[in-house]
Order: sequence, then structure tokens, then C-alpha cells
Amino acid sequence: MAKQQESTAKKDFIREIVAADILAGRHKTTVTRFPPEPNGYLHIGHAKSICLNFGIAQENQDSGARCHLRFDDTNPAKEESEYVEAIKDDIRWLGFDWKDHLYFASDYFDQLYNWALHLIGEGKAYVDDLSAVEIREYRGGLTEPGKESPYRDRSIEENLSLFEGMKNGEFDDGIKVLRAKIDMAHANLNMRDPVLYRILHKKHHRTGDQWCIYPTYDYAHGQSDAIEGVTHSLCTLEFEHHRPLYDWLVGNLPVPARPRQIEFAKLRPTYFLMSKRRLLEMVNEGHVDGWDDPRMATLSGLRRRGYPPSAIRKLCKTVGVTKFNSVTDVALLEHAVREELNKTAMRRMVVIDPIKVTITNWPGGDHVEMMNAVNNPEDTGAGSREVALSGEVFIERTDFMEDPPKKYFRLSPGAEVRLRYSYCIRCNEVIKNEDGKVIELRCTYDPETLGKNPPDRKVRGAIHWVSCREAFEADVRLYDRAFIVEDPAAEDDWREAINPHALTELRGCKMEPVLKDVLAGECFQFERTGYFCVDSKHSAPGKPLFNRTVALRDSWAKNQSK
RNA sequence: AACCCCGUGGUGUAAUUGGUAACACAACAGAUUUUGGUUCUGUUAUUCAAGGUUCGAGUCCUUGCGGGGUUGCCA
Repeated sequence: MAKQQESTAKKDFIREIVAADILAGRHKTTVTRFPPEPNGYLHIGHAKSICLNFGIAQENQDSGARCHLRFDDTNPAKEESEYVEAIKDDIRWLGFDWKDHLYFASDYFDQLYNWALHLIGEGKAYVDDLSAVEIREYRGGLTEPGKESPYRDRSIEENLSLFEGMKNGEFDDGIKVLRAKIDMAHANLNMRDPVLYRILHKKHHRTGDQWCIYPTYDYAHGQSDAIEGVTHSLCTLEFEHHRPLYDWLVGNLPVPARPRQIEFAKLRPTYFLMSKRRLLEMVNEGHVDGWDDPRMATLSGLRRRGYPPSAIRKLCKTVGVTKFNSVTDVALLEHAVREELNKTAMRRMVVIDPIKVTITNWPGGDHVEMMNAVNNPEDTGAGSREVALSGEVFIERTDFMEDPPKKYFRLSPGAEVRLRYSYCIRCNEVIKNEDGKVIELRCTYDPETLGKNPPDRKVRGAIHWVSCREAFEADVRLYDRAFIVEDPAAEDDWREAINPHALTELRGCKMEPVLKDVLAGECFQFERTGYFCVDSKHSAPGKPLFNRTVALRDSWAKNQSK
């Protein structure tokens, strides 16, 4: 059933192309790839590409489809192996598996080099002595054609020997490059004799000092796809102008297959900074607590924040795949997160900012009653638990108002409210300190209201509470969106758009004692407050730190702020 | 005033490929509720513009307008 729905589901334009190719028998099987550069952490934008590439492979596994994980490690100046493992972890966490199809572009350096020789032999590539600035000048502009390099017509033999010299380390960085010989007047700047190889005397994270020339992205990518038998090479819109070059290269080289590049629009959620460079700045300048800070758009940050991978997959499904340069409202993400967590998170009572309530007619100071609390109303299999109630409890400061507005259902002098899963209480007396701050409420409870409503009156509010004596204290971090503007990248300085309230640290919040023994990463709903997850970085056994993933919808607060 | 891509409610996506413009989110209103949560019901609101082809156009054609991308030895 589910499978049928999957297959009859609306296909995006890429899946339509894949389906048509399968129908036409154009390839033996479908092969996609996810090609991260190991120079940083994956972020939510990458999730879209991961879901697309691995998703297509999954959906077509009956016909042998697969998705490769290939690290695009052609620039040793920026890449490090520490990122490789982090990227793998993130992909697995998102729920995808490359099986034994793990590759590196650097695996193909020999083949790529030989193909460069082939291009030179065909008179389709040459060694250029122009400097980087000269190459730029010669390239021309958007409206002017370029000029041919004076080195463009070197003989094949000279090119061959020069290129070998480059490989053998006879030249310093930047002295020479290998260029394709295409057309300096082409309307597409990428076709004006693009650079294929540059000299870089840098240690590579996998090949060490074996090479001092490295292929550019343009030269490496399509050929790597061809080597692996990739049929559909899916990338983002900014590579559109590179497609003619991609096609030129696989068309002019004796590659074993003809992959096809198709571009789609990136995922751009509001209130997030997405570029690797900016993310790096946030970390290096100390605006956040590392790459996995819960305010970051990185997958590791979202994970630490408590966003379930299924919610991220759901978001990717919702936004679809098109060529339209869209902006995705974070509300879509937050909705997906709440939807998932509502179904799965255990409910617990936690008082973030307490006021003490003394129940004056409670029978005896030591008297304790165990209240039965449902673990998750959305999941009957989740069972229930016992929560201790005594004569002294904490309630939320925001659940009491001395002078309440109309339709305030919580506690106020003379008013009655239900302690969730327990009795109704009425507030008789408000005790303040000399500053006028409320420090205690003296209430009476109605013993006839356990599990039933009083027959003669309506008690509309139900508030959460924690028994003072049984309370377990732990710290909580309230996270909010990291920026105050929808598109921080559009600001002159994104730093000025940082949300100063994106993190509120609270100490010693009052919790149900069962919250003492929890596992890193576990998610809960603190009733009436929000979804929280156990921080994986700063928690210790018996001493958890809770991160707020997302607040519960709050139509009362929304109404009040109007 | 170059070239390429893209324009469907506030946001994102769909429309059996030329046949009544729909779904999700958001917003708003109401119902239910021992979470002001969840759930349920309803409301507002859409084909960038102008021409053309056609019995019929979101879909095809032309022009215009708007948005994005492109001048790395980054990917």
C-alpha cells in the first residue's frame, strides 16, 4: 500500500527524467551520487541533495539503482579527513546508506591524468604560462569576448613534456596550468579555455605528497561520474553554466559512460545562515558553541537541537524539487518537527520558572499521593507513570496572575485551576517579599476532583506542576531562531542580525524525578512548554542538560501579544 | 545594454501534458480538550503583464516585465 502510494506519488521533474530513462532502457541501472567536498560540515541544504540522490536510488532499488557517496577532494588546500567521518555520520543519521559505494575523486587521479594526456594528444588541451591575473584579463567579460593566450598553440610534444614537468614538480605553484582548448569567444565564460589542472604543492589528505598538480572541479567531476557509471549527476543551479563544459569533457574523452548533469534549486530556509564560510565564521568568532551548536544550520547542530531526521526528510519531501529559486519558510520545518515529536515524545512535567504553592488543607506534611500520568496521549503503547503529589508544589510563574485579563484560565486570587493529572486547587492567599515579588501562593485543593470535574462549576485551566520535595533539578537551554531577519545573508553584516535571545540558559529547573536518568539525544515534551532533548555534549549521567528543540504552539501567548 | 535559468494564494508544491486551478504550511474564526498542545470544521487568498493560436490556455507562440545565476588556478 505504502509502496503503491510511493510509486503513484507526484514525481518531480528529475524523477520524471529518471523514470523515462528507465522506461526507455537507456541505462543498465540508475546510479546517482552525493558528492560532498570534505571541507566543512553538512547543513540542512545538503539534506535536500542527500534525500534526492539516495531517495531516487531507494525508490528504484528493484531495478538495481544505487547511490554513491563520493568525496570531491580535488583541492588539498581546503580539505581535511576529519570532515570525512563527520559527513558520513550525518548521512547515516539522516537515514541513508551508501553500502559499499564509498569513493573519492582522488581515487581517480591517475585515470584523470591519463585522460588529460589524451586531450593534449588530440590538440584539445594546452599548458599555459599566463598568470592567474593574466588569465582573468584574457578571459574577457560578460559582454566582451576573450583573447587567446600566446601559449595556446604550443605543439603537442611541448605540451606533453611541459605537463609532465608540472606533474614532476618542476614548477612552483601558479606558474603553469593545463587548459582545455575550446573557444575564447564563447558566450559561456566556462567554455573560454577553462583550467583543468593547477599546480599545488600541498599534502593531500589521502594521496599525501604523491601529486603536486590537482584537477579542478570541472575536470574531475564529470569524469568521476563516468568512471562510476553515474547516470544522473544531480547538482544545484549554480552549476548550470558548467553543463556545456561537463558535456564537452565527457564527449571528448574515451570515458566508459555518458552521465547527464541535471540541476535543481537549493533549499533555503528562512532565519538560517547556510554558507560554509559564514558557518565557519560563526564558529571561529565564538558566536556559537562549535559546528554542532543547536543554533547552527548544520545537520550536527540540528541533531543536537533535537530535530528528528524524519522531520528533515519530511521537509525535503514537502519542498519538492524544482528549478525555481525558492525560499522555504522555517515554519514548514518546525511543523515537520512538531508533527514527528508529537507522535513520539514522552510527556513530562517541568517547571522552568517556579513559584511555590502550599496546599493548606493537605492532610499532613508528609502525606504523598501518587498520580497517574499518561506518557503520550498520541501513543497508547507508551503507557503511563506515577507522579508524586505532596502539600508543596512548584508551578510556573506564568501560570499565575494577580490581576488577570479576561479569559485567563490559569491561577489568580480566588480562582481555581486543575493541577494536571491531579486535583483542582483554589488560590486563597498571595505572599510577596518586600520587593513585591510573589514568592508563595496558599491554596486549597478539592479532594473530590481527582479524575473528575466538579459538578457545580467549570474549571477550564490545567497547569503543570512538580512536587517540591521530589523535584529533580537540572539546567535547561531555551533555543530560538539564530537570527532576527529572514535572510541574514542579505545583511551587510550578518552579525548585526544575530538574535540576542537565541539562547537562554536556565539553571535548576524543577523536574519530575524520572528525568534524572535519561540518555543523550532522548526527546521529551515538557507539557505546555515545548519539545526538549538531552544535550549530547554537556550532559553527564544523572546530570542532564535539556535543549529546547521547538516550543509548543501557543495561541494564548500569540493572542496576548496582539 | 551579454548569455543561461526561473515566474501558480503570504510561503512551498501540484494540475491526468490543451479541458472546473488543488494540497501542505502560515493567517483568521469556531468546536473539542485534565497540555491555551493535539484533533476536527470553516474562512480569506493564486496562474507576472499584454497580445496571439484554439470551441477551450497555468500549460503552446510572441513581446514585455520581474527574480536568480555567470567574469576562481573554489566546489
